[in-house]
Amino acid sequence: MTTTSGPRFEPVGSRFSARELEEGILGFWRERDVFRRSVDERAGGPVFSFFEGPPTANGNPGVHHVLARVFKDLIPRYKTMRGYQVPRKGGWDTHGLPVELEVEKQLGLSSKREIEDYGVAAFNERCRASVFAYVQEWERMTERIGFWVDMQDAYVTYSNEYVETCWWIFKRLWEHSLMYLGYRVTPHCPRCETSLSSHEIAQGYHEDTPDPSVTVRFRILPTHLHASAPTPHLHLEDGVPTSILAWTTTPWTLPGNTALAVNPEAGYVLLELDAADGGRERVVIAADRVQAVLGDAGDVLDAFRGRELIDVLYEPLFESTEWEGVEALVFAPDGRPQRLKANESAPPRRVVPGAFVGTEDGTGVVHIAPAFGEDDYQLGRSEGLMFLQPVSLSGTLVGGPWAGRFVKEADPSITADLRERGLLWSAATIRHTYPFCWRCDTPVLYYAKPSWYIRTTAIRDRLVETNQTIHWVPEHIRDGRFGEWLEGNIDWAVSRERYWGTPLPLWVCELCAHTECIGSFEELRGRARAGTLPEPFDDPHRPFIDGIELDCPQCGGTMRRTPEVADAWFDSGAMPYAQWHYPFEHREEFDARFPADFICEAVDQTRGWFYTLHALANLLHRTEDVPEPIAYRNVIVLGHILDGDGQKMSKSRGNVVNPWDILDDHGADALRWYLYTASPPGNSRRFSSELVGETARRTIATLWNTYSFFVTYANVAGFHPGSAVDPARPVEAGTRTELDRWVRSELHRTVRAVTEALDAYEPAEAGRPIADFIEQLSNWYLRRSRRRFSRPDSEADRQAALHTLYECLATTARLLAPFTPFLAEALYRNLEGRRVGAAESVHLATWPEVDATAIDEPLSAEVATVQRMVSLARAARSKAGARVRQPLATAVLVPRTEAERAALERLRDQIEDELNVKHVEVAADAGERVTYTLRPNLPVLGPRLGSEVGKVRQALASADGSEIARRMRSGQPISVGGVDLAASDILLSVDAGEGWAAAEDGGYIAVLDARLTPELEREGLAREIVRRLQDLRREAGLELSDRIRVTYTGDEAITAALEAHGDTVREETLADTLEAGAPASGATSSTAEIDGHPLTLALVRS
RNA sequence: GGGCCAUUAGCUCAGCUGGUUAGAGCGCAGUCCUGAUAAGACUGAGGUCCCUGGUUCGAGUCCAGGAUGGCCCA
Repeated sequence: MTTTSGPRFEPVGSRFSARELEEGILGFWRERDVFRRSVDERAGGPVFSFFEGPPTANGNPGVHHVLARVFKDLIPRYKTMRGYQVPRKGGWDTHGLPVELEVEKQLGLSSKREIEDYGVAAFNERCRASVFAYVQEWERMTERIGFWVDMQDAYVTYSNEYVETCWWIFKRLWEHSLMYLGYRVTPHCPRCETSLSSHEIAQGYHEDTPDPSVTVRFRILPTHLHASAPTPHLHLEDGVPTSILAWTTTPWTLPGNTALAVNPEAGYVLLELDAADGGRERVVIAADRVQAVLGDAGDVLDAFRGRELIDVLYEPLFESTEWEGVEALVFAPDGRPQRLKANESAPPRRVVPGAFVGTEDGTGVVHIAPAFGEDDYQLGRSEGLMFLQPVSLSGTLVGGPWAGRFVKEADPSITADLRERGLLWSAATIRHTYPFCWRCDTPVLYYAKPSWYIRTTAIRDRLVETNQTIHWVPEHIRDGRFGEWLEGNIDWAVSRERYWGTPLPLWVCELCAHTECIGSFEELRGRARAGTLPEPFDDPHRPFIDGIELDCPQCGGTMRRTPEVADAWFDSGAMPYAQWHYPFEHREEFDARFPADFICEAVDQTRGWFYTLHALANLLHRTEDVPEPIAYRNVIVLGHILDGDGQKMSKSRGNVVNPWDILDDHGADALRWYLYTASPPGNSRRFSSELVGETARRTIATLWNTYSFFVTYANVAGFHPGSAVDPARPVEAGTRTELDRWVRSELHRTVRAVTEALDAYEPAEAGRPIADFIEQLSNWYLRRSRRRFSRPDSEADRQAALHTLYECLATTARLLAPFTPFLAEALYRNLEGRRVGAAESVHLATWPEVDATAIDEPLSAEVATVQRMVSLARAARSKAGARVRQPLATAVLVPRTEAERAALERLRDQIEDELNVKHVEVAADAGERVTYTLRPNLPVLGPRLGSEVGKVRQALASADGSEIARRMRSGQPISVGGVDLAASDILLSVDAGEGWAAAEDGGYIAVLDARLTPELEREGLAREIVRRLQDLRREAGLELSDRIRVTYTGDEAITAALEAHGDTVREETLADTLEAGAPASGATSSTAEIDGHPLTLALVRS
């Protein structure tokens, strides 16, 4: 035995205070600079590259941020332990509309005009400050949850260097014709006065939005006035007013109407019916829509194809004088609407063909306003229509009687006006899904305007193809949500008519429209017209950049910067390059870390960061600027967090969980463990403080108890991990027990499973084996081994047990390090940290190696069988009403296979001890004590017999179980239902017979002999006395190792029990004497009755 | 309207390529254990595996259709 002076391990209370422990560990990490060292000390190892998807610190971090950050933390910690160097450069997303909105709110501004009156320079200054308003909260949270990321050296998307790299990217794209100016219809937020990208619009759909549903009469001009295509179908000669009916949900677009579209192949009809004024009127409508729109009213005068309506002219809904202020434009060949030439007149409103026109809803006629809507615009272009834009960028009507009114608010007035003038057919309200601005919740208008595009469609096939090389977790995202998004790729509208963002480095000549893209500050200096470059030029943002002019090399005119800034998603997608100011600086870092080995964000980034990263990498690979067409190799996609009732968390619902509450109640480890193990990362997860607490109690508290137990006895035994004779083999092979070998097998199976799961980026699958192991360690190994720690048969045995438990705990600590870094650190430092040459922190230590020689699969399976049988036998005991302290004579165990029988035989000692029975009999059948039921072994017989299985099943059910069981045992042939069967084709199950306590499950059976002999009773009594003495020891406040003297008074049964088992009682209770008699003075005593036998016990310390 | 995901015990979730009688934790009820003790063990109640068809000897699992919820897109 090793001599010792005081405890070698820091004593550990059985109570566990997460908060105290974690705050202590945080202090240690800070003091010893552990995070930085965990990166620096791996220098020279292979780099594992992690990209941080930058958050914006203009609000408090919430639970969903915690979710992302703990998952981001897990893999890098693991890879570090595997020997990789994992630099974790932080980052902040600082540009964009959300930031501007926050500032607008602070300043009480509500339009672009007010921002410009306030001053763009001052406004942007406020934005710059606002993005770090909550940075301390973020840092505090990040540290508290143990997310290791370098926030000192974080990239900031507004920095000059970051902006310059973005410019470089734009220039490379421009040079390869991957950027262009389009004039197209984009979703436009009238409040923010900017376009929204498709990934932004995606986030703002509202279900059940009420909108007007109006059907309008468009009065046809008399056919004889038709210049090109007089159609015989429209009988206007008799002067009956005739209209085409068209349907819309956006009355405010009607002033912009310049055409009606019909499907040329669909059938239309002309009907005559009574008019409201008492006369007659005629209407044109798709044949399929007659019933829905008119019901049975009207007589069909004629039917024809849509194509026969083409070029029919109709009156404008509104006279042009009512809409003065709106200029009629026409489409130029390049697709841009332009002014009429002096001698030109505007194209008349007419019917045009539109293949997209359906007859499932409305009237089968679509009102066309090229200023709004993608189809409308394209049709305007291809048909050479007039273009009217009666709506301003801020969403108010221009000209006309409702000038200045917001379009949605003007809808009722427009409808009322049409009704008054007899042009309204019907008006109602419908509910449908409509997009709203994801930030300010203003209804989005589809609006034709110039926009800069990145031609992602040019690389669509490559986007799809290279996506296949990315490892997605969960896998279905790859070909599902993300893959389909890529398949449907459209060009990226990247410009925003805003202020706080990366300015587009594009200069356009105001005379000849020649356009140049500037790729660096240096280049700009060289090209800037004298006197227009601010000195010093130290901020590339608006408004400073806006005044810089260039000389046009084509015509000598003045080139001015296009006023837009970049979509902030462009910034985040540029992060792999811009975080390094690549290619201007840090080429080595870039080369070493591109592409990322790992990124992790929530599923809402599918069309956000995941996309922009992928798109830009692919584009820059196309321009031969980067070596690989992907920006990340592995990605974990996280589901959303729901509240405890499965509802989405939102401020308006008031069900947002404050992460600090959970951290204070349960600690960071508990929170992390819950998030990792509750469900696979991609699932949306229910979340509440109670759920976190439950999960934590189960695993963390169990481990802590085990750890506390170990430390207590290791200190008593003077154990230290290097105490054996041969340090390389801490325990002689022969002194390890079966139980030791079993738990080591389980341990290393666990190491193997956890390693495999983490290598596959599956944290939930990695966590479960750890939890299972902790359960087995505590409730089987430790429980079965307690005696070896407290009162060992030999010192060698105690050392073997201590070494084994030590290895289990130390290894578990390492396995847990990426998951619960605080708890793991506490265990590691106390268990391993003080060994010579040990790393100071578990996070500087290495990942456990699988000891393949420790894994004994047969043994693991055998013990599983034992556990199953023991559980069954306990159930039988419970049925018999025999408590566990009462020894019983016999248990009969009947497993299902020969191998299992052998295992039970071999481990019989353990079972006898566990069950507290004198003799365990392992049997192939339970003889007369049971009756048999037979079932076919389906996995074997199914493939062989096919549909014959049913017959065999029936025959077995009615066969003589005992007889067949006998034949099976003796190996005789068996024929059932005309089929020859081997013993392995049949499964036996058994039911308890008379006089025995039995339990059965899945064909396994345990039978107990519950009859007591006087001897068994005496032994049971002795064990009761032991237990009461132990209680008394504790009551007396004795230490574990204190010795005692005991006196007792009791009846004959008590005396007899103590005479027979006195030695055992003394041993168990560390009693030097055990004598009948009255309590000594000062003794601690108790009087009780055991099974009707009165007993007084008293003890004093020796 | 389309896509992806989910739906298994009161709650949170497992359930591999189809195979015997569908599991765990928590909660509930009860019993036991006792120097790991503010722990622990066992038992019980609790399931139309969302529904309807189909394939198959056999479906929680595969196929089709549908329902509900979440997310995404039009």
